[in-house]
Amino acid sequence: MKNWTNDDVETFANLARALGHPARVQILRELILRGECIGGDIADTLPLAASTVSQHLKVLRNAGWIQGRTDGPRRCYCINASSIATFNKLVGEVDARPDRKS
Amino acid sequence: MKNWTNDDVETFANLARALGHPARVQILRELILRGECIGGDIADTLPLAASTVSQHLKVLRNAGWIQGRTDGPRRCYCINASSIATFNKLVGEVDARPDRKS
DNA sequence: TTCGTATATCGTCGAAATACGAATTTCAGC
DNA sequence: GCTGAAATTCGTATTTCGACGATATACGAA
Repeated sequence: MKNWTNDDVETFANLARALGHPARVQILRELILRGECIGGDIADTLPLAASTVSQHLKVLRNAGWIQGRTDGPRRCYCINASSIATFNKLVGEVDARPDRKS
Repeated sequence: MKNWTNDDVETFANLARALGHPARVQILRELILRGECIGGDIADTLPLAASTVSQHLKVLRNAGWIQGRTDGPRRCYCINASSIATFNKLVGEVDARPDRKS
């Protein structure tokens, strides 16, 4: 595991916190499954009010997990691939081989 | 990406939420760096009161990230490798290849 | 047993998260 | 311009989090 800067730690914690709610995990999964873009049908897949879903989308957006672009009166979201890459990379560095020496 | 059960989603969100704080990321990193066991020197590496660190350790313990065993008057913590494995596995399934088709 | 160290738990507080409905914004179409 | 659909923001209530100091617990050593 490489040395992490304080920024690395912050970045990782922020990305992780954004995933720390089942609804947001679902949203992210839904976006990955459906592809690059989705309107508020996401809300239909969740037992939550539209305004609540909108807030969860905002959290994911602020954390950098997703991006949204305007598409007429609706909004089209897609995964931000680089966030996933960053996250996977950091997680990979938290690999715990039981036989590692330090 | 495989289908996830609701339990998968919950499990993932719980593990992620436990990582959603810089102090806990640091603790986990410290445990990985130092090896299997560490007393409350962890607290010395953080700018937090001992009781606060203890609470963070509890969160990590409840989430399954770490285990502690009693060692005289102190306590020895170590990473729970299976949690990391689970987390890495789930994260791996959230892989977003930009050229995936659905 | 008594003392000191190491941890954990308790009680409290302000801050942040979560959820909802209502109000507002945005934009296509008439 | 006005209307309706989609989405966000606002206001509010409730819950959970994060931090601390004080207290309690566990245990080795004196």
